[in-house]
Amino acid sequence: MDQVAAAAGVSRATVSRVINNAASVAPGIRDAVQRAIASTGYVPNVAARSLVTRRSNSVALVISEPDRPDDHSFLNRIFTDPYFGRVTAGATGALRPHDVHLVVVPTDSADHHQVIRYLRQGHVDGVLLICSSEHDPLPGQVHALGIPAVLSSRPAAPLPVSHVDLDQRLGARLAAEHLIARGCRRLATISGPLDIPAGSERLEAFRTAAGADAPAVIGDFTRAGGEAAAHRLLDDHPDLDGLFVASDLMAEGALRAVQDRGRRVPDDVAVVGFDDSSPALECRPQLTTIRQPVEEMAAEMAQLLVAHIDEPGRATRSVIFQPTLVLRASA
Amino acid sequence: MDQVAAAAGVSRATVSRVINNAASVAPGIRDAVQRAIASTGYVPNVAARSLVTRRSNSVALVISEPDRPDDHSFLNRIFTDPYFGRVTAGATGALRPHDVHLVVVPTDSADHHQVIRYLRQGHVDGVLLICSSEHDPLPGQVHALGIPAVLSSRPAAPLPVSHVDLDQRLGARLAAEHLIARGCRRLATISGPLDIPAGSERLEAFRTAAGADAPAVIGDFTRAGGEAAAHRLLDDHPDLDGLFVASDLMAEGALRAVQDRGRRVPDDVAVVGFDDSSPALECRPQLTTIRQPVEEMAAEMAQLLVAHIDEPGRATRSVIFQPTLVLRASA
DNA sequence: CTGAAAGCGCTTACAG
DNA sequence: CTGAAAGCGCTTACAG
Repeated sequence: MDQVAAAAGVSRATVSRVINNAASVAPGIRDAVQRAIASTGYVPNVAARSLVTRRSNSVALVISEPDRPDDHSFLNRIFTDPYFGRVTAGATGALRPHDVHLVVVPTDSADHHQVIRYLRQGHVDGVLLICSSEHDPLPGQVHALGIPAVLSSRPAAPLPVSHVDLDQRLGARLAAEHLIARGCRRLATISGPLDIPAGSERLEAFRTAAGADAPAVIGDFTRAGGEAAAHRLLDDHPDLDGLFVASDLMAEGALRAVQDRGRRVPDDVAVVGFDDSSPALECRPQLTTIRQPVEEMAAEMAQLLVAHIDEPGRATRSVIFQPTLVLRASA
Repeated sequence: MDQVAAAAGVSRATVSRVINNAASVAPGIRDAVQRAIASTGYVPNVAARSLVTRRSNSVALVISEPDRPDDHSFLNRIFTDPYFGRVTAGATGALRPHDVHLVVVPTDSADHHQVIRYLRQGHVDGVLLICSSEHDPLPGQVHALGIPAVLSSRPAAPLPVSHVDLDQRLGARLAAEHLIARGCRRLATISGPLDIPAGSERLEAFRTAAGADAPAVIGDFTRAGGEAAAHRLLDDHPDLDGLFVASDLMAEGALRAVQDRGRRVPDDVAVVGFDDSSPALECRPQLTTIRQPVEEMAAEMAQLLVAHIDEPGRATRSVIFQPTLVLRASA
């Protein structure tokens, strides 16, 4: 930096001002400094800057799961799950124009303190938080830290934190109504884990529309889990003719189970998925599903986070997206 | 930090020493400082530390593609591709014990300079570099920067940079020999892009084993690309009975194409994939494939990078993994 | 084994 | 509009 200052014949303060394009620099001086920067190839040191600005220009995407039996497979599942992939893509894209980078931090309850430590060290200016359980204490802990955060769903305990969510109930209702409208009479569902809204609310709303006694098996949002759940359902209810599965990944497994039992989709059993992520197109038949604009939702989270970082006192906000029914071949 | 020093009745220097557990601190003092740290809940500021140590304790995973027609779909593809997911998982897992974090940086040739700038700013201590073209100038540029780097395949131009790679030729040979051994007589292949070893070498080695005139279509490592390529191949060579596809993702598409034409797998056409990633298990029939230990390879890259960061002059090294044939139902 | 002091490379009131 | 100076919060020779 001193080199640049010397080359341009100004002080370091002035160099700093043109780099951060502060309002008040004489055009002539500004040009001289810019030339000096170009010729020296100077790039400001980010640690020194962070030290005084208290900004890192990075945010964390924390993906928190309650327990993690095995480190290896946990990481594999997270980074291979199309849902998290879409979240990462959406957030990365929205952050790029702000020149802020994303650090993905997978965690489970056993190392929450690691994450807290990471955040307290000032590595990042804020955090996008995705929890797979309502009882996860992390949102509360992060909020207590006073670091800007945006959640991917409504917090269980009321917390003054912005969040982005999907109208889960509407999604499930759309699915149920479609199955009913196409003539299905014995509906059942494979839900997600019940300790998150994406599990409990989709199940409740489905039963509200399909009948309170509609059979349900709780899945785990994995393909294998969906397959097993479908077999269980078909064992107990061999005559079911309409199935709502709370994620496309599980629906892919369920489709397989139905077909392996020699039942045709959609003629014998109609299947509706949820998400509209890549597995929906990979299945045969392709999945009729409830579309969730995951990338846009993640982008919105990122935008909200940036806003909270830029304006600390900013009012908290909740943004709810509406799902839509996407008709394909499975129902 | 001053609080901690005051509470423990020592100087900041001593506090710093116990935090970085420098050898020489009297046990009694050490304990007192640790108690003081615990009671104050002190966490060192990472920017201040980086400024003096010149270490960020982060590394970048740069995924470079030659061109990117559309930002949105590029990010989506990257973060949704099982191969990159496995790389991320492997690297994250290996880095965690070293307490270093991973920043994923997707890029194309249009914003190489952004990446260079990012690296020069000192955001990270080193970079894991994955290029999808041999002609990508990024490895050379990164090396010129003098920042530690590890590549995911042998650099085209000889470059004194460590890299991890797979014995691509062996993999293709394994595939060809298996198809021949099971009785296939009219072999063909769907290769990857020819400007990377994973494309060109697999193709060459396949033809060495299967016959120099074995039909080949060049794919793009996407599912849709594999499907289209298989149709093309079957149009031109309706009698082929053995197909080697250079990635599982493409193989999944190819399987579909073969089956959509009413040909049975493996009876009419045997199909061998490459990677042994999740799509191999999702296909019906499940894929016989060439296993590539992607997570381990990424972990090795991470370990090499850490070693280079810790020991700047360290000799460069290339680590080659051996692929293996995994027998399942498709061939 | 420990402390006083310098210094890492920036930004930003404060004067002028 | 610009500069001199202080300061961000650490670490690390250098003495002792």
